[in-house]
Amino acid sequence: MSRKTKQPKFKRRADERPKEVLDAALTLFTKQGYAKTTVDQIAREAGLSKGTVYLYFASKEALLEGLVTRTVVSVTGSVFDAMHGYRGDPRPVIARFMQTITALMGDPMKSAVPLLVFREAPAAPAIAALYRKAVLNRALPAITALLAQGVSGGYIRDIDPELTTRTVIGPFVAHLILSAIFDIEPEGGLQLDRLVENHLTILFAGLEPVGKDRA
Amino acid sequence: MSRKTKQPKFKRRADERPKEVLDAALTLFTKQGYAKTTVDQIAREAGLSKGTVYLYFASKEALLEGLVTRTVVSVTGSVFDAMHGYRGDPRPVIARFMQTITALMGDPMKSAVPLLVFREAPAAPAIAALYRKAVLNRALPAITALLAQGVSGGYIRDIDPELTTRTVIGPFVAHLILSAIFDIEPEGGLQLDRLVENHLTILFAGLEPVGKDRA
DNA sequence: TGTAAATAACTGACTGGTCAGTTAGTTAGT
DNA sequence: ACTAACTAACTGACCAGTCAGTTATTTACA
Repeated sequence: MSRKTKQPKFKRRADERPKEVLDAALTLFTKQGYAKTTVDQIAREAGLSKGTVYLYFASKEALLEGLVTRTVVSVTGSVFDAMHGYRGDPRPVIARFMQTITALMGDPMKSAVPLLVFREAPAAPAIAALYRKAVLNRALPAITALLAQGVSGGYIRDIDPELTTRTVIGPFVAHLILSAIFDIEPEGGLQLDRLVENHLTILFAGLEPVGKDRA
Repeated sequence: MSRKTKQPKFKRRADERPKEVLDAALTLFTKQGYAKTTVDQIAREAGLSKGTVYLYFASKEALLEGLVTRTVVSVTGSVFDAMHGYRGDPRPVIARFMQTITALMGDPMKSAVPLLVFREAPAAPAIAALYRKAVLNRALPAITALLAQGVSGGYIRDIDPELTTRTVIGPFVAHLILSAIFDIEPEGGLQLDRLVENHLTILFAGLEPVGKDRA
């Protein structure tokens, strides 16, 4: 009764599977959250059955960990390390750093991962620790050091380097949350370029050294 | 066999219950996340049985909604409305606004709610909408209007009011996330006062009008 | 002022459904 | 014919929400 034309039920493609599963997981986790996403949904999204997912990942949480690791590895080392030894006016370096940030934020597939980590951190401390270690504990001290050096070199005003870190990156965090979580965007779209430009104008003018700082 | 000394199994205290249940829910949701917290745990934490929780709240999600409403109501109207009609240098108003923010952030019971909303938003759009409507859609336009007025009055530099909103509030968002989610704090604790002071120094200097702005 | 009836507050066992993870068996490729 | 890749049916644990019954407190009446 059924046709004989062999439509194979599946293809064997062991190499591509993990990546495809992670992509599917990211899509669904982002849309519905981790808890509300079932492993079976992920499998369907990737065109597989649930059992196969478990051939490649030991558990549902391992999927989350895989996502974080994949993203984190691709960022590693790039920007931050250049900052540490730097001497001179920190502002050009900050400007370049922001370009990097916005390049990531512009790609929803990439910015989704940090958001996921925030959301699942309390329930999955191992993931939070992974992200903290691989990203935050590298980026924040790098910026702090850069600013401290700028202060002592007289390139910028005498501010607190550690707290100023929040002023540097905060607007991007806020922008990301407003748009990704609450769907609040400036008139005419995300405006990432203009956000950087506007923020840099204020930040750089605000960091301009005043008389007494050039002791 | 058992003692006759009547240790009553429970007290009837209908009035206090809802508040106590919400407090318990907030504690557990914050610690473990919404999904991983069971209604039975909440009941125990509040010293009740599960059934009683359902006398006061229709569902688990209603608990979340109750938390948001309770917090949102207490903030409503306070700061934002004063901003709208304001004429003059926006900086003192911004400074006062930040005092309000940090007062809230300093109380973990209060700052926990926005973080919760933000974590559960994708899975609970109704909650997100509630928060957006009651808080964000009031606060952000108020700040934007305040800044726009400052620009046109020549009190501050010619920046984009809508995007500058992110620069104003961003550092607090970042600070909150770093400390509450990743447990990253500046040396010597939360330092909220110093954060405000440091941020205001940079922000106000950065907003200082330049020659051409006084057209 | 005592006590019985009425009511409000609360308990805890149960149910129905969901879902992460397992495994016995099937299919594709070589 | 062999086996790596995959499927789909299954299991066991968990938990939101329900409800029949219990206990505390108030009310009514002697």
